[in-house]
Amino acid sequence: MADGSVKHSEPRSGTVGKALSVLDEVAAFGRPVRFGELLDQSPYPKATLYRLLQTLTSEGMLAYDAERQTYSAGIRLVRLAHAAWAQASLAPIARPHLDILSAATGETVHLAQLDSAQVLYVDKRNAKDPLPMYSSAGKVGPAYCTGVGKAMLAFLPPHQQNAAIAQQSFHRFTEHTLASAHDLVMELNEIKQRGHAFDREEHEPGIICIAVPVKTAAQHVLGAISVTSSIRRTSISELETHLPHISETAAAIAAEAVDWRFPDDINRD
Amino acid sequence: MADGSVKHSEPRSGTVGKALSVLDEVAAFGRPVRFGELLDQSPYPKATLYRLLQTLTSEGMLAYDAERQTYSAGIRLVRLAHAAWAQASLAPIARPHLDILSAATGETVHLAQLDSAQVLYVDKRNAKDPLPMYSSAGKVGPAYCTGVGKAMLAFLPPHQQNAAIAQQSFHRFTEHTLASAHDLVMELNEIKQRGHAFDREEHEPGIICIAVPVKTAAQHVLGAISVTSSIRRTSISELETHLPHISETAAAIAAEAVDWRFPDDINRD
DNA sequence: TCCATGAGTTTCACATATTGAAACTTGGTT
DNA sequence: AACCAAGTTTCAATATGTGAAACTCATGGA
Repeated sequence: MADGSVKHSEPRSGTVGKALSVLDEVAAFGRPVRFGELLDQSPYPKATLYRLLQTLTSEGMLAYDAERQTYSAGIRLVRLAHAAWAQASLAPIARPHLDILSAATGETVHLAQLDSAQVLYVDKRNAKDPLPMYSSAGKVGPAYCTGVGKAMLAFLPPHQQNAAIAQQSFHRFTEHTLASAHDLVMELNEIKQRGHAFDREEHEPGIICIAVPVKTAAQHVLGAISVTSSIRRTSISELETHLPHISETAAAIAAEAVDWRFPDDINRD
Repeated sequence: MADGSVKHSEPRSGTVGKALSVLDEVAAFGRPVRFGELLDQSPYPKATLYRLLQTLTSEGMLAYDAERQTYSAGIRLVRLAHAAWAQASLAPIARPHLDILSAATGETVHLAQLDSAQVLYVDKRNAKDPLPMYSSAGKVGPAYCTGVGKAMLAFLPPHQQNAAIAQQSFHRFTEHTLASAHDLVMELNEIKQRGHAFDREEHEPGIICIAVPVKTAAQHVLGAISVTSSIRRTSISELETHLPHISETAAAIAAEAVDWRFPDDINRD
């Protein structure tokens, strides 16, 4: 994972913030992890980290295996996971639409949402003939150099957009990466005009995509969807032929999301 | 939802515990919820609840809709959800096995894990001809009067078993509910001998099931699976004919879980 | 118009939970 | 037996959190 996105968690103020950052670290390991490993990553002193882990464990957010002395995600987090999934993720709503889009295009399809100023992939459909690539459901990626990321940033209200841009880290992944706030802003303006975004090998060499925001009638950005492929198989202009279908899909997802989650948002301005 | 399981969250000591309990409450609503609604449920004074919500919101665990003044699960929780799901849930491992069992029996199949002293349904397959019933993936239910619950409790090491029994609330859902710790202990002993548990309309009238624990060679209880039906369609003894298949399924899930998550647990004692 | 109401937010003196350096325990190694 | 690393506990200092009450602001009667 060539990472140009997030620094390793800095200390936070409140106790709650610290505890949550520890939770993140444990979750990020993706496997049972020892105290020492966490300590290395952690900005907190030994005793503090220790107590935070104890608290989280006794709260059921982490599970501690006494024999191995390892911490991992706890069952309470699984319970929250269901609720979060049903409430805050577009994935359950989008699923059937993505299936259709995926079948129609035969390419990889992504559904993403903004998490802080990063992109969280909440669902993915593989191409008929899958390509090796970084993204997968549950992973986060950079916003400034992915199709879905730029599609969402472009349609954010100015204040939020600025805040999000300020948090980007502008690592140059490829020679095409837009590696400065200035370049990004230019690009976002174009995207806003055009209505859709491209990724021209900005994150991974050879990988290109076309992306469209999922937004409500009131212009709230809920997420973005993209159709992704490889330059070895297709081109930007060819991907663009899918645009009507992608836009329809985004509109359908937005409409359903509004119906379910904001029943009277329909004509809000 | 006839609830005989959990009292509405009592105040906790640490700040972290309080914050997490608030998170639970918001998640439990399953929809955007107003401050006032939470305040009614909450054991915390207005100002405290308010600050906890602010903290959680600024941490991204909750999302606040300023126009509606509502809180809901945040995107950061979705990210954790993925990690938790992959790490702590048996569902991804069990999925193909449950598919097979479900197809073979034609009945409703549940996969559950223990969350505190309650049962968390982490996956479910509906019968060919689905029955209306309480459970569904992501929901919690009582342990003392469900097949999966009793199957897990029965095979817990004594200390944990006692702790879990002490936390049961013994609401009498039906005339068959085992509504005391004493009755439950007797039943658990039988189950431990027999190797599998039944639910004889103890939770919902007309609903019966047979359940088997998912446990490692080292006797760690990871979860339980059950095959559920209705007295109008079948009987306990008929359900019991599925036992070999259910046990095989449980064993297969346990074996895979051990391989993936505790690579050297295999012969631990 | 004006006051009453209630939801949501802020304040501030007080109480407490959190902090982290350092001491201690534990279990494995030489 | 002595050592070492990893994990756990202690304790006084203090940053954090607490919650009653005061405040703000929108709403809707009178």
